[in-house]
Amino acid sequence: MVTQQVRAGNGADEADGVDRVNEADDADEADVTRADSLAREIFSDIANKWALLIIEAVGDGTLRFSELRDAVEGISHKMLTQNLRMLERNGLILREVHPTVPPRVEYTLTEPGRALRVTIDGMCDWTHRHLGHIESARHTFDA
Amino acid sequence: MVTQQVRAGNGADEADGVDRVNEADDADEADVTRADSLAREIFSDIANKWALLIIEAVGDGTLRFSELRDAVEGISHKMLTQNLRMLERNGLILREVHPTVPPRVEYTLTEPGRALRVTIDGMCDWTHRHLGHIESARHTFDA
DNA sequence: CCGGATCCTTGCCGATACTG
DNA sequence: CAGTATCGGCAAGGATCCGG
Repeated sequence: MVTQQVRAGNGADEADGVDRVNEADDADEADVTRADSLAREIFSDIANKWALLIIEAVGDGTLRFSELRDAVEGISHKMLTQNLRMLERNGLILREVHPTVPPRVEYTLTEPGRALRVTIDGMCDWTHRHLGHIESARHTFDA
Repeated sequence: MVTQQVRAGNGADEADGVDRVNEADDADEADVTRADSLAREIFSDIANKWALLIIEAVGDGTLRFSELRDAVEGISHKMLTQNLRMLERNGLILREVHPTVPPRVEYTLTEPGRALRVTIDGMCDWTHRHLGHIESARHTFDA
């Protein structure tokens, strides 16, 4: 999972990693922890409201900046560009600039982006399926 | 979806005499928009890094507060309690207090919580499957 | 052990103005 | 139309103390 290396019971171990085990293990562990921290980083990027809503908004289509702005609704100009850059950087979204005037910029999900979208759809479905349960849970909790 | 009501084109349509939208429709529309805003609210609650990581951490088990604190790793005391309250309020997590001394508080996923966990697992899988792609995408982007 | 409350720092995010 | 830059308010979030 995205959870960090547990690095089981090295009670007195040290962060400096100077204690020689063997090089192969060290390299493997280094790879593992690096992959984990990367995964965590990506997860932190993506697991935020705006990013998920943007991905959902793009869907199978190809939308312009202003169309996305309307589609997401509630997002500010700044947050939209910010998240679009982030998603582009992570290769989830494709940005196409048409050098016309006025400029026309279109966004489309890449294959990984579409794959992620499927799971996000799952979250949305879940939300709707449990609206009732959640509402009543809230009601009983607020007492 | 969680996207807002589109409320398609109520322009200057309906030239017919009486705009007898009937009462039932009004009520329905009100319900729909209410449900949407509720869905959006829930989505905003849940679509955040800490909440998702906590749900993943609890998994099928029953963990104490301090165990969760260790499991999530990086989360602060405050964020943990805050998110646990939120998840409890939304009925995703069950909080059991054992009136011993020292106190023992255990957290378990409810059925809706476990259902959501499945989709979160999907996100985690996705992350790992695309680590390589993302890393290279980042590399080419940073240029 | 758990969690509420407080203080204080950080950075998120919105608003605005300016370039291509 | 799309994007960057800057500033300022305010809420998120960390550290700490205390109380049950």
